[in-house]
Amino acid sequence: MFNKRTKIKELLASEKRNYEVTIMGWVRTFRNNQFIAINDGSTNNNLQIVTALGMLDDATLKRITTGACIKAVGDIIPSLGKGQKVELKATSIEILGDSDAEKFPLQPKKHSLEFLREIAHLRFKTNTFGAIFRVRHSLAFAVHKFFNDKGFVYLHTPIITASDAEGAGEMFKVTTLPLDGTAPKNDDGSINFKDDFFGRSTNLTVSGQLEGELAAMAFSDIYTFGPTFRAENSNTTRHLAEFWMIEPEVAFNDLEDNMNLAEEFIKYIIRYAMENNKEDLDFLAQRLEEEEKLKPQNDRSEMGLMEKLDFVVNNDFERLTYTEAIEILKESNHNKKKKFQYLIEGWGVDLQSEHERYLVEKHFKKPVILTDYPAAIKAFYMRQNDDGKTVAAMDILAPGIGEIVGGSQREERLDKLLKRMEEMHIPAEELHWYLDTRKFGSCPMQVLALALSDWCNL
RNA sequence: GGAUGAAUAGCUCAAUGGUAGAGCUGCGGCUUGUUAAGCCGAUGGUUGUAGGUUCGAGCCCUUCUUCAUCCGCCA
Repeated sequence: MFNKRTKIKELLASEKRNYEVTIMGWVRTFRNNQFIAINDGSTNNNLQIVTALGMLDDATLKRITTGACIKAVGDIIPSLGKGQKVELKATSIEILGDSDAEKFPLQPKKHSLEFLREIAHLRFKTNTFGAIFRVRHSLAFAVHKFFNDKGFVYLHTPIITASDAEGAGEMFKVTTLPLDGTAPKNDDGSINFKDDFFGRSTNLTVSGQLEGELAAMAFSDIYTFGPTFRAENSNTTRHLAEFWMIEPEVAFNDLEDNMNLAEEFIKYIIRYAMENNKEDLDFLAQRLEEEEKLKPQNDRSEMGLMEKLDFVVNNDFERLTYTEAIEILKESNHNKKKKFQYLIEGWGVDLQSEHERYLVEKHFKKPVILTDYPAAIKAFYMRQNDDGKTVAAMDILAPGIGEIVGGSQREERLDKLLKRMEEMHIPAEELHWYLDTRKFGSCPMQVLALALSDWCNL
């Protein structure tokens, strides 16, 4: 019987009228003992079910409460009211699952995100989380579609890994050894992992990019898209212990190709969500706008959600070097009037979010790609430039956030790579498998890394 | 990890050191083409925790906990 169900999304999108459907979903509100707003998660919009007065007995009527799961059968007709095009004139209503109104925490009104976090197990039932996760789904699907259409191979890199030399952050330990102090120890008192599940110390991955490179050296074009874990005690909206990261690796590309791919990719997935989740995005934009209004004037964001998305999709990204950016920042009135919390003194310092946002929002008024960063502030595997002090790295800067994508051309020359690793005190023996790729058919290549969760913050 | 701020009814918030209130939800009733329905009514509290100052503490001081914002780390 369940397979006869019609999804509310299909029903609302259709021009068809005067036909019988079966609807199943959860009650959002019950107005006037007569009008049920029901949602089944297929869309942010509710369907209005109309019950004739006297059609339901008092006992059933009382069970139609916010949160209750119901089945409704009836005819789709043009709505007699003003708020919706169609409504379901019910011929029967069945309660599938009761929801005690005195105990159900969700009320037919707006809740704060703080409160929703406390009832995290129920928050998918809200408009806000419904919209967020439908958008997130679209972005994830668009990622796969984008790369598949370009002939990339989707690679699953290990989640549990013994590789720990990437320096990307603190790691979560994975072990089956007892934690009560009885784990086997070496002579020096350290834990002996020979008896552990994998026979050695293992962690959750902080990045699959080095493994991704191995595959790119065979398939040419690959991407990873999977969970990543960082055990850092970070306390910002941009840092999670668990997030999904997208890392394309492309052989035979240089930094220029890298930038082109990244710009095309970003615009593609945003455009995809804008086309497929307009109602969800409109709802989120409206909710964000309401919250902005509560903030003091100075703290308000200059752009709304849709403006930010248009800003990224409709502008050619400005490309310049780190060195040029430092000059612009140093000479800016913002810097001279000491409005930056961290003033730009000279070449070599890492940029703060405030500097990145100044370049994007104030100076260029378009997304910005910075290239050729000082080697000292970037990772060992990035390709060293001929000037001897910069590397072929690039960061894409977005409005309101700052860095949203980081990428680089890889150092394909074994001697230079080894020298760099030595300077940064990275033991070559732990990365023998990585170094092998530079020995057997090395080639120019590039990589990007970006986190899906960041996009959900936009 | 650092700085700042916050914690009062189920939710969102008020309350000069002097009797803890409102709106909404939920509950009872009325109404019935409503749009977070409307009208009436009764409920609802050890003011995050543990101490201290005071005749008297939601308010002042100290401890702890949790959360938020910014910074750091990073994606």
